[in-house]
Amino acid sequence: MHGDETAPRTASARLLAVLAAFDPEHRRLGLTALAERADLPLSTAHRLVAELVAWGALRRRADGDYEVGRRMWDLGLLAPVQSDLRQVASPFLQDLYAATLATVHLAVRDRHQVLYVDRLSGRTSVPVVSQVGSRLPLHATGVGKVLLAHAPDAVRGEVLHALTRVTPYTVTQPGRLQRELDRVHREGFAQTSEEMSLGACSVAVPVVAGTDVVAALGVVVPSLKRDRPRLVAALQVAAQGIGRTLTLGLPPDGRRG
Amino acid sequence: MHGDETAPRTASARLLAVLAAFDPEHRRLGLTALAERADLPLSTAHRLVAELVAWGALRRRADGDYEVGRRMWDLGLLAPVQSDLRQVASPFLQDLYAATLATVHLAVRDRHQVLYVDRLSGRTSVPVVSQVGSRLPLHATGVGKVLLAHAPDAVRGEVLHALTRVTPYTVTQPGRLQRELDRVHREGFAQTSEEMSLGACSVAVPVVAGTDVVAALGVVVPSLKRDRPRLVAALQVAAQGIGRTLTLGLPPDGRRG
DNA sequence: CGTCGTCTTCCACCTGACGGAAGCCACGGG
DNA sequence: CCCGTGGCTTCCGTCAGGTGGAAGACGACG
Repeated sequence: MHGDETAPRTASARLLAVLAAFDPEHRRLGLTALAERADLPLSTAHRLVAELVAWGALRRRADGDYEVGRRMWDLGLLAPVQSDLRQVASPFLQDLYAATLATVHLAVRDRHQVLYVDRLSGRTSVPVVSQVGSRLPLHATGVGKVLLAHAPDAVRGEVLHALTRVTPYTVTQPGRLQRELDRVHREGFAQTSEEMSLGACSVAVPVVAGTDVVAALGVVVPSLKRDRPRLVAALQVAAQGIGRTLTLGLPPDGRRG
Repeated sequence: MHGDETAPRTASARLLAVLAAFDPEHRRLGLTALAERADLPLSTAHRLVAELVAWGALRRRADGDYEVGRRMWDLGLLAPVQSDLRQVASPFLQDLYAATLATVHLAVRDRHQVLYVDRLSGRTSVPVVSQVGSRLPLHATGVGKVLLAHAPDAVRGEVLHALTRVTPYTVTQPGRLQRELDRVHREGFAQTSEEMSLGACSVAVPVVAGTDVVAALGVVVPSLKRDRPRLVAALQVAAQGIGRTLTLGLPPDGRRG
């Protein structure tokens, strides 16, 4: 805590620091930038990077920069980030897209954020910020509100006390949001109107497997004017299909007594 | 090759060996199995795994097994495995799916195999083996044939001399396949009939950006009987859309003189 | 209560990682 | 043309920290 924080880092930690230097804002890095971000001497970074490249975790571009390699992609796909969920849901998302032609989202809660697990969008859909793998605040998106409504009290409490404003329409008053969440429970769906990005509205419903809300399913449209009932209906059909498939297909797993 | 292969492995190599122990057939591993697969003493594996877990690369399940963690997923998504391509293509794939209701594939060539980069399939589609991230032989799939037809001569030569049989209908005679590939060039599309899996036929077209074939786009259907012309037409529309978008949108990149 | 299989912890040895420094290369300005 | 600059690569002596055998804990089974 005093002055220089010498780095008693282990070899593995250094290697991981190199990997950690890559993030959505830094998909390509030169050796120097990489070393800087990983807080390593150039020569060390150089050697580590060489090993990672040899292994396939990183790739060297023609221009000399490094980027995450294909092997990481392979490994990433193994991560059970709801891989059952994704696999089961995929066909239902397709159908939902075909029925609505809206941007379709499948998301789960990751701590205090929404994590987008899958997304479909056609050429005619509203442009949206979300990307697969991206995280957004729980209180400003449709799927987020659904997940928040069904989150443990502790999480909900913490989130309610830190409502950031994203657009002029973002709900930032805890009381008002709480009432909205109650409504989500009563009516079975959540909606937003330009609370995350202007010109985009959304509706979302929970995906229930057994008795747990395991995900949220939502669509984004330019306006909710007249379509809401139809969208909600389509969403609920899809969500039920996913939930049912999950419940039937996957007993030997998350179960804990 | 003689007796014991002592492992002069570096620390990083050991860490990577642990990661490499995970593959699609081994998504969950106990410590012992993991150590075995990574060829490491238990205690070493134990320590490395602990570091990886701390970092988020692995996750410990309730039952004690390890699996790839969410952080790897995040990292994997950064891999530019055709991320431009995937992003650009996604809406076109949606439309193609909506138009055909068939399983839709987007694939690139990875050395001597097809690598599936994206896939859509509805509930009504034929079941297929491919998964996003999986690799299949070039000569037994529609997208594979397209990519093979446009591969460098060296690659094509090597592949033609090692045609494995997958089903009774797989083309395994180099001459015959070569003629098929010529036809792909002439007619602009490739097809298969139960050459990869019984009950599944496919049509595929190249995705051309500038003058290069950067990917292949294909659909899988139960039978080609009457639909082929329609499917080919739909595929070509989508492929052209993708190609055009890629060509327009991404000059400051792959360009090499 | 012993046995077996699996996981966890410990620690003395010694390997192989570390990183400063020097070399290399391409570029650009004087 | 020559030198300065910035970014990358290579080298090698030192010694931090990784290694792995062994012993201990845990839990399941009979």
